[in-house]
Amino acid sequence: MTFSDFNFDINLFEGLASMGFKTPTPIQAETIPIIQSNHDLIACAQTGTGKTASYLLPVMDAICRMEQRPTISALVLAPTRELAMQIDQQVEGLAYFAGITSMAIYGGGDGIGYEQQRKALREGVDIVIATPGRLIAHMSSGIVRLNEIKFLVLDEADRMLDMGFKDDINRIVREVSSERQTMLFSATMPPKIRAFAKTLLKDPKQVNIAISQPAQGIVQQQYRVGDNQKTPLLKQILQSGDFRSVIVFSSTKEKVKSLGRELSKLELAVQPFHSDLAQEEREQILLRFRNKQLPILIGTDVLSRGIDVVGIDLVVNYDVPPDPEDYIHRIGRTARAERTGTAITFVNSRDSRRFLAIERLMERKVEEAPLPEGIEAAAEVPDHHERRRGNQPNRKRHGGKSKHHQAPKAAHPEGGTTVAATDEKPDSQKKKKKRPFKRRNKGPKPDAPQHVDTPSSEAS
DNA sequence: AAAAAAC
Repeated sequence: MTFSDFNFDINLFEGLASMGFKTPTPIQAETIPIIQSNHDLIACAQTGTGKTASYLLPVMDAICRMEQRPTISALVLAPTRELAMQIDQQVEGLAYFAGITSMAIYGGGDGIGYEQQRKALREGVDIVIATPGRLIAHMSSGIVRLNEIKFLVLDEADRMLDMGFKDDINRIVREVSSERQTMLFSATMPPKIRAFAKTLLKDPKQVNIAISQPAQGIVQQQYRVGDNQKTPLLKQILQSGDFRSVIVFSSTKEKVKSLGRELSKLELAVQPFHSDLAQEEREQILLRFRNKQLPILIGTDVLSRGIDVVGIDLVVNYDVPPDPEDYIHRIGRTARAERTGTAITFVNSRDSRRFLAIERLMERKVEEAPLPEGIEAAAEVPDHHERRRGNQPNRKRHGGKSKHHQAPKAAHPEGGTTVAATDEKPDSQKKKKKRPFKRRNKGPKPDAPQHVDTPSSEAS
């Protein structure tokens, strides 16, 4: 099957070619004909499967064929600013020859952005991609006309409900003509989403692509660690030089920040990423990360969904995500576009149960990797030896443990990779009690995580 | 146990 089977407008084919799209992905093959035949659609699919293009292409094709275009033809709602931005960029790429206009509408800008958005909404733009809050802000100012919209897309609908956007979405949808065609995409399909979908869609067709199964090309590993072993282990992995594009996830902003400070003391070009950063900074960081100018991001779950960066070889879960589904999303940042990748999770004794829930969701066990030598040694030094001579937090001899590894390859400080110089509280490194480390070692294999390099079979 | 999103 090729894209020409869909009889798209000729200009769209040029966009496809320029974007390097050749063969429809499974979800595209299934979804595009449904949308072309004017049905509502409810689709269970993750990003990276070609989900975005699966709705953009038929929508753009329909827009190309309109004799007269309304002020706004299509509205896409997305949960995060980065995702909205990314969808907009995809429209721009595909629409380059088709003369379709688009605008990402999201908050956090500097005021100029707001005015540009306002102007576009007032004068008309074919496809609007918005986060709900900012769109409502524009609606309140009375300049937005959503009533002529023909296509409404809810992307990452499960996430939007999680984030409490339900009322906002309803408020927006009320303004959109009921003549519209509606498409809802969700990575998961719990009853709550299904019920919500029922209120928005008319007799939808359903498409299911891989509910909770991570991509084939991901090698998953877990390390059983104590809290005090996490950072040394992470350092060793990052300094091994085996990975050139990495995301480290942590569950809170504070931990992301302190980890960023900690790691930037080494010669690692790391950059924290979370919602406390200025939007402009978020955009610059992501751009540099995409361009492989920045090798390591340390982020919250704002990065866990939707963000599609090709070539990430490693995802580290510094802690187990609170929501099992976030795990699937996090590790899905790697092994995209038929590449392979590694996903490593640090599991401490408190996280064991949560990790079991993740394994249950995936219906598979995750291989347990033995801790490398330097880390084991660290665990076996009982802390009271050091502790009783004065209570110095004792932070000066970090990072000297990695003699088994080579100099960091992924550590070119490209330009300023400084950690945001905010006034943070002192490190909250002191844990009340240190649990004895529980290891269930199966055999000595004192090595850094193996990086699997076998290319997956080329599908065509 | 968290994060995200408007001004």
